[in-house]
Amino acid sequence: MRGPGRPRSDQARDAILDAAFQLLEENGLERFTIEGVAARSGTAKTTIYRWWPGKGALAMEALLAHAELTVPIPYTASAVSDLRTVLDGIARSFAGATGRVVASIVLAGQNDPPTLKVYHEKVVEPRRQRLRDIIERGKRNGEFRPDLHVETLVEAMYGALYTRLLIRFSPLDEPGWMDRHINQLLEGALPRPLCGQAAK
Amino acid sequence: MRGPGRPRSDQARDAILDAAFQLLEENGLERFTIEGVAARSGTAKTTIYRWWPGKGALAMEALLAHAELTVPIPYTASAVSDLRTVLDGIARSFAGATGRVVASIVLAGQNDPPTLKVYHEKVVEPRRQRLRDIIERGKRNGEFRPDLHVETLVEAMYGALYTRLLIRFSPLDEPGWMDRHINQLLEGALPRPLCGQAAK
Amino acid sequence: MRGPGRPRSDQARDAILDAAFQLLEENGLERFTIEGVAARSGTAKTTIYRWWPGKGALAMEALLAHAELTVPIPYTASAVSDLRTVLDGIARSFAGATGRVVASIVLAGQNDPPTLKVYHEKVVEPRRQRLRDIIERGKRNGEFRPDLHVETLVEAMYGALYTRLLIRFSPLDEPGWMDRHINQLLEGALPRPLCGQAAK
Amino acid sequence: MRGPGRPRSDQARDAILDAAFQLLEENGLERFTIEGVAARSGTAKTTIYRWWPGKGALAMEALLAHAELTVPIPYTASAVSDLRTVLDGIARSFAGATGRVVASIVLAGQNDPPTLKVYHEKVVEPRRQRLRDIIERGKRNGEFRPDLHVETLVEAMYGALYTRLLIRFSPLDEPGWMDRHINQLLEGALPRPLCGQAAK
DNA sequence: GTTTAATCGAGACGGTACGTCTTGTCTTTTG
DNA sequence: CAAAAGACAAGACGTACCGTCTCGATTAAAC
Repeated sequence: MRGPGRPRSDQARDAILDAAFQLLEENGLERFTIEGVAARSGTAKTTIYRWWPGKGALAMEALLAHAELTVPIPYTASAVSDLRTVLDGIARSFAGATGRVVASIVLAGQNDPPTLKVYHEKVVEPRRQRLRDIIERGKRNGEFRPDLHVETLVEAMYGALYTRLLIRFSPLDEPGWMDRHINQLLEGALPRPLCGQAAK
Repeated sequence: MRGPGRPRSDQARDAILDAAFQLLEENGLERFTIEGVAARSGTAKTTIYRWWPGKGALAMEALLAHAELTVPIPYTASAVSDLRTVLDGIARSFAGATGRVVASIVLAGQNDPPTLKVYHEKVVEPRRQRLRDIIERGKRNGEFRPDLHVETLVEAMYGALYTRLLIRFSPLDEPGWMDRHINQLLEGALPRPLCGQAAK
Repeated sequence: MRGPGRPRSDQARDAILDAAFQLLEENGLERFTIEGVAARSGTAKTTIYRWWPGKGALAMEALLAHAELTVPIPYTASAVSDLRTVLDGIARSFAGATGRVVASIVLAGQNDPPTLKVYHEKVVEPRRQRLRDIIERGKRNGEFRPDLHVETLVEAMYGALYTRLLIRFSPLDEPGWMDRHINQLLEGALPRPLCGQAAK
Repeated sequence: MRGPGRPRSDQARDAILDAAFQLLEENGLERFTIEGVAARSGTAKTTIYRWWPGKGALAMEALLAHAELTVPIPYTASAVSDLRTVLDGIARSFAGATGRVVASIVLAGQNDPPTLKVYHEKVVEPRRQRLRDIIERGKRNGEFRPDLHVETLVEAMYGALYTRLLIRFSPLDEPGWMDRHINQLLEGALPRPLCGQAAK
């Protein structure tokens, strides 16, 4: 049962989100304009403003609708190996068009708290939860030490990804960097005692 | 020796940079406009365009001119302690007005590579170098293991800072977080062998 | 006999015309919108467009439906006196809300010939005819000279009314102006011969 | 001496007024848009809005700048003949493109009092004054009766012109109508006494 | 009674123009 | 020369209406 009135056109909605995502990829959010989206999508500006409060929200939804944000959840005997799989997947997606769009949106969120909030709820939090689950599993099966602070590890892992994406310390597709990063997070920086063993 | 004609007014330059920094603090870079800077500084738009190529560059220079980016370099017997001092200082500055401006600059840099490049050269690289120096010292005096990959540790440490600044996983002024973060980077995540040792 | 189907709702029709007339009075035709009429009347835009081709036609019909265009036709022994009665009545109605609406309609008609045509047929011509009848009577009973050109006199009489309404040479409610105007139309501008006579 | 700053471009001003007048002739004021003027004149909308408060004012000034509103002032021995000359000139100009523009503007003035006020000051009043002068001359040299109410005669004469322009009782170029109109205004409608004479 | 058909409300749609704001350039006077 | 003032072309902003187009619900005549 729907209320009265012409129903919303999914065709228009899709055309808008497609056009928006394309334009985000091409120009970044800086030069992303509602007029541009209207022109490319063949819809009216009114229709866009009817459904989205501004460019931030539209870009956000375009990202969520299109980006391959759903990395498959691995589940093997080794939590460490699963961590690698997940983080590699994210690194690969960040290295491409999606990454540019994510960067635009995250940074736009600096002056648009609601947009950043949505990004948190829809993207960041689910992914963090996935990592948390894997790490907790690793703790339970003895791969990680039992007093490990999960949240901090998650933050350190994602931190490197987002920093490479946004600050561009180094390229996201540098070969082997993610392995090295993970290894060092696991091993730590302190000297190992004599009886110790090395990881990797 | 200068050629003939009216010399560049340092007064105008300062007024512009002051106004720019204020406006960045107040509104973020999204609503930062050259016109606004001209209006508040009491200068003409022309004067701004004569000396800066665009809003990114102006914002960048305003940041460099004002921000307390020069955290004092500590030098004690303990490299670990010096690391804490430096990173705490950065966290504090990121938590305030400077943080908002830095976020703006990074945002601007996404579509303005030269700006991001300047930020790297003038801000990021010097700070990283400082961390590198401290860590190398720690390696030499046995505080860190000898095969530690310095660059990766630097990246992990800054990563958390920038991620809290930009993605806002958690607040930058959460008490104790930086200590916990550093500790875990140092200790790693793997289980410690029975012959055990302490960190912290 | 009507075909099948729901019959037209007179309630909707009346609500539309009422709302239209109110909005014309309040805002003039410049700011008269179909959407406004729909909103105030509580009907759907569709319903309006089903029955009227555009705002001109709707405004026209709203005027015809509401305006007190039916000044009573006087019939006394004196044609001159009857003329005064009729013209005074029109002046009074032009000076009020009806006048504003009439002005709007004439404006709309400039770019909408059919609307102006309807106005002629429904409003202008009947009133002119009434004047013509009175003047012809005056010619027959000797109040006016026998070679008087009736049409020209009618035009001169209405001309002053419409001009005051539209061009606002002077206010329509200036006391005594209509009497003075009629008198001078009757007496003419040429000098009277010595054997003199009176007209008021 | 002018203050600092780039001076107003007369080229832009002229281009705007030219384009505006053309568009008024072509479409009438109803479909007259600022965007259209900007497009045809090759100027920016901003430039138009900088100098004119709205379409009414722009149309007004375009009319004043272009229309041949300056009928030459005749001065012969016969005031009646001069009246004919002036009124014929206005009728001719009203019958052409200028007339359409005048109609648009006058009617637009219904909801834009300032525009109508300017029209009064710049067009209506000077022309009325010219007629007044001629009529006063006619009174002095005995062509008109000494107690003639000048203002009323002026109003009656212009009334017919504007009414034909706006209400379109009859076409403005109907042969002989203006002569007939003038004659009847002069002669009046009352029967002539026996000793009388006929005009024309 | 059930079709059948035209009505009504609601409201989304592609558009046009609005009047404002900002960009980056250009042109002038003043110091 | 540089600085101030400010006009200029360009173009996006977000809003208001336009006239068209589905919808679901109503209402009568025709079957």
